[in-house]
Amino acid sequence: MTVDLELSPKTKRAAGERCCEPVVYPDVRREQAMRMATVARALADPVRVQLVDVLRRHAGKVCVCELVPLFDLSQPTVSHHLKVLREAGIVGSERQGLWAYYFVLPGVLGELAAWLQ
Amino acid sequence: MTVDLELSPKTKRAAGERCCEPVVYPDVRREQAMRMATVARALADPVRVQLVDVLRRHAGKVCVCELVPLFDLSQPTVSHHLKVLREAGIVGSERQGLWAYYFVLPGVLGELAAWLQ
DNA sequence: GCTCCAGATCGACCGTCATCTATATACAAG
DNA sequence: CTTGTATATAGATGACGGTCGATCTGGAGC
Repeated sequence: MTVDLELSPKTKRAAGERCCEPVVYPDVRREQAMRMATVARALADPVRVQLVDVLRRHAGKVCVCELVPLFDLSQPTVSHHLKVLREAGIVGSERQGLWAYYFVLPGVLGELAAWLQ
Repeated sequence: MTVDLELSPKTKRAAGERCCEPVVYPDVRREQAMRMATVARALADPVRVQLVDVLRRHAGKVCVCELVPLFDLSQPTVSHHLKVLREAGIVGSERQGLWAYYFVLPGVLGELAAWLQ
């Protein structure tokens, strides 16, 4: 008996068929993709994820002097990670005298979350 | 007149006070932070964000031969990006003859989205 | 003025990553 | 079995990123 098999790829191609529906990709998406990738890159390190986690859980401004001892890292390294998060727009900072306080700016993370859904 | 000013940092420290409430950080969060960072690292490149975007918008399996011409990149480079997404558990793949089809596995992205909220 | 301290920045080191070309693999067609 | 085609892998290379020690900055207290 003859079965209604799918055409083999080469036969498809020979017949001008395609392996799947053509995918259109508007250039408008590129800049959004770059924004999402920038935010994701800022979250691409466990230390920064934990920093964001602490800042969000604390729901207020947290002093750097409290953040540094949470990790087995030097103070410059923690400062570097905070800078990466700040430059990505994920957190903001504020100085009061000698202390510096960091806090989460929910806008950017919200945009990434919205894209993920 | 005497104003009720905040104590200066040094005075606080001398008095045994702290610059902010101490932050407790349970170690349980570390492994979750590493998972989130791993997923974020997989999304830390605009090409991979666009790949996920296309696969999700298409809502089905998409052939690699359709994905490659969307970018100004060599076929091995696109294949590399797809491998990164696959190893992060973000997408799955399936071969049919010469063609390979990729599709989004929503679980991992959902976990990241849930953490972001 | 000088000293001390919290935090940021600098410069260097080293591992990881994105990209390419070249090659391998696996399958289909003749 | 040989040829062609769609992906995957390997190896090389240049760029980027995390980390540190050393240093700079600027505010506080004397």
